[in-house]
Amino acid sequence: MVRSRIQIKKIENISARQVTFAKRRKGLIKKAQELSTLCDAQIGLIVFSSSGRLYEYSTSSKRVTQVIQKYMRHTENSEVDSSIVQPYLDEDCVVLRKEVDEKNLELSQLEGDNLERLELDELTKLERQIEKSYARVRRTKDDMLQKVLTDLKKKENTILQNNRKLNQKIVQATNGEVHSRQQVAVTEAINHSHLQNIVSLDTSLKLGRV
Amino acid sequence: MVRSRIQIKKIENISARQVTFAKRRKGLIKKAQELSTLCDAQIGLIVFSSSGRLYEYSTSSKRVTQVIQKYMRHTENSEVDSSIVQPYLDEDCVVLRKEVDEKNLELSQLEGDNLERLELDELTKLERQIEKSYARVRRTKDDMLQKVLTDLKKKENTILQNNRKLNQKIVQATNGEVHSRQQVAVTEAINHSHLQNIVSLDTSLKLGRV
DNA sequence: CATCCTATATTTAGAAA
DNA sequence: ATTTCTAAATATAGGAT
Repeated sequence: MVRSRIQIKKIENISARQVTFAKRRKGLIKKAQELSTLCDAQIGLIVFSSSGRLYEYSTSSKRVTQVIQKYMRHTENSEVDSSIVQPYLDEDCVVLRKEVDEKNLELSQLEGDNLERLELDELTKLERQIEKSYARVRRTKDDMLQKVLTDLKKKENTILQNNRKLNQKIVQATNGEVHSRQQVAVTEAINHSHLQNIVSLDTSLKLGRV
Repeated sequence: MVRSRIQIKKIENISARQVTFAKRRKGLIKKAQELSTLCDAQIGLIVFSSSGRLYEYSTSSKRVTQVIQKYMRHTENSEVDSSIVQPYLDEDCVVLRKEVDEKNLELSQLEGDNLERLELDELTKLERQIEKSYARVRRTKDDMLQKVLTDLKKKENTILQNNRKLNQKIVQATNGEVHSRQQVAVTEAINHSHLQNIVSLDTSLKLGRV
């Protein structure tokens, strides 16, 4: 809540209660809608105001009734006898089938098919959308590449530093001996092969145009 | 919503969807409780997760059932007769549901969303596909424009020819009279106004970038 | 009643544990 | 699966209209 925190108990002032009821009822239904959309949930919501007025929200196209039916099925019929096949009245399947069809059309149009029946302005809209998609995909790819490269460079640095330290240790360990020069050479060789690996990893990313 | 604004559409990432579902379901129920307490409302809330799990909240001490009964009395609707209750055949829809899910994911990726989990080569493939789609849409649009323009030109020619013929007839009819020159001028004026129409028709197409 | 405003309270996405 | 954390997005109380 807001300018002052309120406690959750019955609002005694009637008009204030009505205002809050209207606002929060709206908010509640919005939240229900969002939840159902985001998470593909089926929701039935029934609200009676203190004066007895009814407000309802439901995912199912028709009425809360559908959700209620499902609820009944769920609770009363905890043991479902699936051998009793009754006519399939649930419109879920029909809706789903239609949905699949719609998605398919949409998909094919985004892929540049079935454009025949589109009007010019629809085509233009589609064109814009594809431009946006393209930008997003490119953006994502660029980000990903950037990250990979940064990581690799970091890794390279770390390894190079390690090598330097190792090198120093070797120099110290073989303190003043003639072999020290040979050791350094070996270390450099290792560094070199590491860099080769980085390069090959880089090219294995199979980049498109960047 | 938060660190990034989200759009209200199905969350494709399953685990993210589950987390969001749990959080928002909790939030929704809390809001329902608050509303009922603050405003003395009777509330029944039924939520089925996409996997079919049931969650409910009700003001009435026992079950949503009480609110449902009140709801039915209110709507005078005996639709919820448990004798009509159908067996739980959601399994029939499972395939369709899955299909819709897949289509949705594909769609959203073609629209440049949900790219997070894609590998680089998948992104590149997507990029190529979008390029192809774009080319097709552009091609279709160009063809359409071309056709419209060609048709218009053809029409223009036809009309011009007609006008010429009419003009000749007039010249013949008024054979040798002084008025003939005036008639020609009138005809030319008609031609001119026709060309104006073509131009205005052309610009009314509301072209995007071509 | 509904809707606007806006300072503050609450919710929540994303990441991590 | 839940829970914690936190910055940022939303919701909303109180007031005005």
